[in-house]
Formats: sequence, C-alpha cells, structure tokens
Amino acid sequence: MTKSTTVTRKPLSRERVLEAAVALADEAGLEAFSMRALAQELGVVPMALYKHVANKDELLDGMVDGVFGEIELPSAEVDWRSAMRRRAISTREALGRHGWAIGMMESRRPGPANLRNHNAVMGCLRGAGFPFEVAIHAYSVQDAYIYGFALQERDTGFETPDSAGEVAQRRAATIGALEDYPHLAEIVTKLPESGYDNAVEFAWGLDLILDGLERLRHD
Amino acid sequence: MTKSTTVTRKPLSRERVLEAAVALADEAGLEAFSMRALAQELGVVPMALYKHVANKDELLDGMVDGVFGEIELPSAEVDWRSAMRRRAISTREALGRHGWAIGMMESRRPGPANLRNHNAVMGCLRGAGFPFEVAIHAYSVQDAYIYGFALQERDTGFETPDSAGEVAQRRAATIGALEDYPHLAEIVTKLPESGYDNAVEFAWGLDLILDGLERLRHD
DNA sequence: AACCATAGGTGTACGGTGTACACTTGCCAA
DNA sequence: TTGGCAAGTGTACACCGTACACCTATGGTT
Repeated sequence: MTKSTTVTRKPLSRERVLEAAVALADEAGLEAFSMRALAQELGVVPMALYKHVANKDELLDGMVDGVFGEIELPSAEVDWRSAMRRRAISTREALGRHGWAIGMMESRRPGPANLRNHNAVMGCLRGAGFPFEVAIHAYSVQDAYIYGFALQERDTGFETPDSAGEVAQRRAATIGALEDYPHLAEIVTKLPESGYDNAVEFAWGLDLILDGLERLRHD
Repeated sequence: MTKSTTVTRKPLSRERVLEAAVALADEAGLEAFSMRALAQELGVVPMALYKHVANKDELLDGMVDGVFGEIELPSAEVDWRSAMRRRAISTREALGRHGWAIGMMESRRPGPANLRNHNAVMGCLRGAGFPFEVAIHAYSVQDAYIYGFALQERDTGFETPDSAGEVAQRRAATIGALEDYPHLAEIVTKLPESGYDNAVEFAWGLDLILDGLERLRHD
C-alpha cells in the first residue's frame, strides 16, 4: 500500500511523451514548451524524459512527424487537381492545429510520415503526366504557398471573420501616423466589413496556382 | 594615458547595436545569437546593451525592420507586373542574406520600413486597377509564396546549383529505405543532373502567380 | 571655477533553460 | 535467491535574459 502511488502512474513511453509534447506545444506555444514543463505535465522529473527521447531536438523531430501524420495523403481515386487541393487544405488545417510546427516542417530530419507524404505528392504529380522538371516546379510552388500562407495566417492572426476587424483596429492603433500610409488605412477600414475569411483566402490563391498548373499541363 | 582604452572605444548607439546584431545573426544563426554574445562582439558587458534597446524582443523588432529596409519598393515607373516581380525578387534576396528573419517578418511589431513596404505594395496593386478585395487576394498569394519559398530554400538548403547534388545525396543517406519511396528516389537521382537553381525555381513559381493575376485583371 | 544632473557602462544576482552523470528502484529470467 | 537491466531520480553545470544598484565621465548652469 505504501507504493500505491507508483502503481497508479502509468509508465512513460515514447508515444506518451510525444503525445503530451504535442498537446503542450499546442496549448502553451513553442516558447513556453520546455523539457521541464513537459516533465511536470507528465508528473515526472525532467531527466526521466531522456530515457525515451535522445534530446529536445530529436523530440521536436518526432513531434513534427506527428503533424505530417495528420495530413491527408493525395488520393489516387480522383483527378490530380482535386487530390492536390484536398491535401493542401488538409495541410493548412494541420498547421492551424499545431502552429508551433509551421517553421519546422522541412527543417528537421524527416521521419516516416514526412517521407510518405512527399513521396505521395510527387507520385500524384508524376502520375498526372507532369514531366519530372515540371513536377518539381509544381511541387515547389504549392508547398511554398501552403507554408507561407500558414505562416502569415499565424502571424497576422485574423483568426475568424469577425475578429479580423478587431485585429485590424489594434494594428491601426500601433501604427499611429496612419495618414502617411493611405493604402494601409484602406485595409484597416475596408477589411473588417469585407467578411475576410482565412479559409476562403487560402482557397483563392490555391486555385489560382492550380489553374496555372493545369493550363501548363495541357501545354 | 591611463584611459587610452576608454578613448579608443567608440561609444555605443542604437544604430551600432542593431548593425552588429544583424551581422552576428547573419553569421552565427539565430540560436547562437544571444545578448551576451552580441555584447562580447561589441567589446562591452551584456547589460550595456540595455541602455540602447529595451530588451531582446525589441532588438529583434529593430533587426527585422532593418531587413525590410533592404527590400526594394515597387517602382511606379514600370507596369505593375514588373514592379511586383522586382520587389519579390528583392525580398527573396534580402531573406537569403538574413535567413534568421524568415519566420519573423510579419510576426513582430511593424517598424517604419515595414509600413512603407506594405503601403507601397498595396498602392502598386490598387494603382494597377485591382479592386480592393482582389488586391488583398493578390497581395496574400504573392507574400505567402515569397515567404514560403524563402523558408523552404533555407531549410532544404540547395544553396548553389552544384551543391544541390551533394545535398540530395546526403538526404538520401539519411532516408535509408529509398526503395519504399520511388518518387523520392527519382528526385535524388534526377535533381542533381537537372541543374537545379533556386533563383530560377523562384522565378518560375512567381511568374505562374503573376500570370494568373494578370489574366484576372483583364477579367 | 565649482557643481551636479544625467547618460552610458559595470558587477552582481536570480530564475529559467537543456542535459551530463551518478544514483536508486522495481521487475523478470536464470 | 540472485543478478542484470530498464525506468525514474537528484545533483550539478554552463548558458540564457535581465532587474537592480553602482560607478564614472561629460557638459550645462550657477
């Protein structure tokens, strides 16, 4: 009975650590995410984590691959354009859930989910008939757009259509001499009443790019 | 004579601090960039910096605005497409010189160079005849692409056409079971001999986007 | 000429970080 | 019973940003 506390605590594992790490980063943000905070969350001493992950860097690798795992692979059942569109939207959604991952998706040692994802996307484009060099180009534009959009979305933070106005106002307040920047002033005044929506905005640019690629595929 | 050392040392100033900070971040990277290292670089005790900047965060704000200051504003002398093309290329170049800034361009309190830049870009689009909502879309796609491309460029690191092969090989080595990912294998083998060049790659996607926007402007 | 306020640089200290290294503990095979 | 091993602990170190009190030189006022 003296050891009942030991009995109640489920033992750690790499999976449990990764899961808790992602959850902590999601809700606390990357700068508040520390080994010590994660250990506390798991009811354990910091050094206990190092029995399941090599170090913080390798832990982050695993977390990022977890995010890749949440991204829908391009379906082979539909035309290439629909498949790419769906996986792009799925990627944006995953990055929305895990904002801390945005700058890290391609900067760390790739895990299995990452490889599967990249292989499937490239396979979709090649299967659609894009020659190798064009497929590389097509991949590059799409991913640059997706990651860049996610970055801006996180940083400018028009989270919902209704909050866009509020953000714009706050932004305007920090600027001060708005009369010197007439086109910024226009944004501040007109954007709130335009029903701005990040999902719509994302789809607009995505379709522009996909249209361009489709046109190019026909030559 | 006893104070000759004091005489030789030029006094600090916000400008000197910012300049040294950017230089240090450029060559040492963001994770090695610390107030203490910066102070040492300036031959001064860490706390001396705090007489010229409020804290590290505000210092980073200033550094980022410095990067904005290096970006060419869209010219009013040429057609909108050329103007936007030039400023996009100029932005990529500035981010190439200051890779540490890539994730921070839109996430910090905007400085004067930032405001001037955004105002000028929006002014260029509106002046070209894009209706307000379309101008917002056009701005959004372009910036997402530019920032996203810079991010991938930094992270995948095909620095020069000749080093692309080397990077691909190294990447391949870390993957291991390449036979499971046939389309990644194709990239590893074909990319090196395709003369891959980041500047060319960037221009390809940029032109695809600008073409799409131009077509849209005519309706 | 005497003063002293102020700006700029210093020294010390505190609470945070990642993690190396030596230790205990609990379990399971022999 | 023993002995080895995996999992968790405790202590310690070097680094980080920065609060706070202190010194010192300079330049304007009297």
